[in-house]
Amino acid sequence: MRSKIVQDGQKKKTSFIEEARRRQIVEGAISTIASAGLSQASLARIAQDVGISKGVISYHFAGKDELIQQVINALFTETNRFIKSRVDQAPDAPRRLRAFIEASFEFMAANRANFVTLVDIWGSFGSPEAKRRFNADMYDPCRHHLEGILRRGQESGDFRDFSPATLAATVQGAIDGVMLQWVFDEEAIDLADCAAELVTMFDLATRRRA
Amino acid sequence: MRSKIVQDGQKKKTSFIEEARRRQIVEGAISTIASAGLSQASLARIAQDVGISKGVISYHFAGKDELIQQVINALFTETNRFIKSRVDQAPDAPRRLRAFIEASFEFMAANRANFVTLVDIWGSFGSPEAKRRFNADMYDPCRHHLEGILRRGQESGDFRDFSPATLAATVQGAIDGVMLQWVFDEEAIDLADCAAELVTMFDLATRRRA
DNA sequence: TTGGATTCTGGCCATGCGGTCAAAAATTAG
DNA sequence: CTAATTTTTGACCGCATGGCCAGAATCCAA
Repeated sequence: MRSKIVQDGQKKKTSFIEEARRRQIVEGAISTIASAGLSQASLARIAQDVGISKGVISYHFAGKDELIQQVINALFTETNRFIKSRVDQAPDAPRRLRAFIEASFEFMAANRANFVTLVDIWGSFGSPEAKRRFNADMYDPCRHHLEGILRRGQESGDFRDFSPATLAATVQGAIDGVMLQWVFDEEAIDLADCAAELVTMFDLATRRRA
Repeated sequence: MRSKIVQDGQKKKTSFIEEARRRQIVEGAISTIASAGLSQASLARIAQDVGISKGVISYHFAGKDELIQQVINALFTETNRFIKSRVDQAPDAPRRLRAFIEASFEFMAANRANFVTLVDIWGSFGSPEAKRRFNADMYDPCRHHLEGILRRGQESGDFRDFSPATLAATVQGAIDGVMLQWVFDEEAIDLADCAAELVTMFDLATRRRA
């Protein structure tokens, strides 16, 4: 797998094909989990869907745990990068908050399998310790991003006085909660309507009172 | 298990001890899932935690599927009954909405294991069909309850004009999303603060504009 | 071309699972 | 007390899983 002599070869520790395979397997895993559920997504099933032998997964990943971890990383980094790019284009705090919410829902609508998979994985952290780790590694950065937007909006005088941490958790929660219902049944929830409702609601809730 | 001659004995189809055992096993399952995760909650583990033999579960339940279904039923009926009792005490729509939100968080704080278990089970519905069934059986009634509150508030003139279905999904989503983060790490989220924030936010968002 | 390193295959294994069962224990009825 | 019935036990089964590995195939530099 890795070179034996050139063990610390600067930046090129992994070959091109290595990274391509890992990406392929991670994307295949997301697809399989989304359509069949995590409980049915055995290594054999994932390998079959991708069209490779089961051993390839074991060869490129330390185990199923690492594969799932990479899936989580892929889901979060993709989503966050998209949201961040939209937020950064907005000129002031109120519009950055609005961009955050709208980008979240736009990305959801375009990548439903990612969120079906995410919800499946949510329930797979056995120990309380594993749950805390997931929260610290994946969720906290999102909340911090939001918190920064809110805090700067207060400093600029656009937002009223509130606890940025609490409101960040509330915004994140509202987005995720609507997303959850949409994952269960996409026809039961109108994403665009909910997004618009959340945008106006949080605008009302954050703007400085006259 | 059941009487053989008195097969249609009016209302008493299940004995007293039968129901007691079922309740005991369901509660044990909730506790085991909350502390170890659904993936580790085998029938053997649950039986061990309860202090009975594995076969007893198979004797009182058709299989693990039925047990999990009963767990879900227990979680939702308990929660909904509490919320409904609080909502029914409120005199008008705005206060009923407030009671709904506050009761949700009050029940959460007092029954954390229930919600840890619920989140674990959320991800266990493999097929899209199973997800839809769960949504229709468990989630829709909650949304309908909320929708009724909102609609009556519009009819009475307390609330502005909005889509009751969309706003019901939004309220439910906001509650569940905050709950989710709290399940991952209870110290990262201040439930009381979030509840207060949601109450004032949805009050602002629903009240009729002057 | 050649030889070593990398990547892939398909079968194998130990483990733990849900479920079943005959027999033992406990409970209830007569 | 005794017999019938319900309930519990612990061992057992078939099965699917994640992980492993020897050898085949492929790639790549010399």
